[in-house]
Amino acid sequence: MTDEQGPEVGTDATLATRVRLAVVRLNRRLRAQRTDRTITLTQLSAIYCLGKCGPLTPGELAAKEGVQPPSMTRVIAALEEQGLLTRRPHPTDGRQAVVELSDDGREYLKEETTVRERWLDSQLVTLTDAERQTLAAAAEIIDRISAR
Amino acid sequence: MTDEQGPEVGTDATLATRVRLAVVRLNRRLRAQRTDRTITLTQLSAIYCLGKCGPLTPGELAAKEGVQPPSMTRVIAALEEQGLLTRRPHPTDGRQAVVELSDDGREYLKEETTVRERWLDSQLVTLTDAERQTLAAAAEIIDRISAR
DNA sequence: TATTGTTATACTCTATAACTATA
DNA sequence: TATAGTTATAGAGTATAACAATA
Repeated sequence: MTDEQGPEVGTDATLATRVRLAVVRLNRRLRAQRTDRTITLTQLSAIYCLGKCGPLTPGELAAKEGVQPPSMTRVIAALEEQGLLTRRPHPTDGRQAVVELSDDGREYLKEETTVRERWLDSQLVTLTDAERQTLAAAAEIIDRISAR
Repeated sequence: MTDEQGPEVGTDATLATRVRLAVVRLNRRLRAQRTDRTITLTQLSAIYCLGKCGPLTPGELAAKEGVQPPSMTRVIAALEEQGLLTRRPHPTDGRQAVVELSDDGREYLKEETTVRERWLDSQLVTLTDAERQTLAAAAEIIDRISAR
């Protein structure tokens, strides 16, 4: 055997395979960039969602992020403990709650200059304009797919 | 506050932010597709790497996948237990080992029609040719960035 | 009885630190 | 003493199942 199957498996890979491998690997790199010890990548994603959508119930936030409610419970608890979001009772339904970014949370969202962001930024500046446009378009397509 | 900060935070996001959010979300969806109870996404990535590169030492495989050696130790152990790869002594260095895909592993790589792959495939067929080309180009760019 | 959210629990993925064996 | 790999341990991320409170 040695390497008789050669490298062609990689280059022949379907689009689905190539996209999957790329996403898994970049996700890994992004998570490894965690030098900001307080906010995790998942929490950051929820912050962006709240910043984009405004106040939401935990269930709505879980649905938008594509995770199960218990997973979101933990994210919300961590962000609340760090004072980045507030929780208040739902006006008409005692079972639900409403969470939204606090002033600190909005401040965090604005600054956003985490080390993680800087690493990816530093990679992106080495690309051509056309490559950056490709990534922007791909991000939009991926979001569309992921939301389904 | 309500939603005075509105949705513009999302649309104004930098390219780094948009790419990061897209990658995090698609990664989440892909992991959730795990109905094949035996092979995880990480293991699949290693299988592709071995298929593409041929026999490697554990250290080389870890480096190519961008993970630390202890992480790869576990992936290799899981794949070996499932008979998808074999391990043999390094010909000249008793400290090292050489792992490569078994016949079953190469078979798995060829078939590759996991449910996970099918889900992403089913999403991709709804896109236009131009969109698929964008994703293919983006996957190449992302791999280049992630490898650095 | 159905829905929302939380708690309990478990598994994947990954890391760092400490250890073993070989060079 | 340096290197390759494994073991031990821990934390992030996520899920399902069971539960409590409210509708």
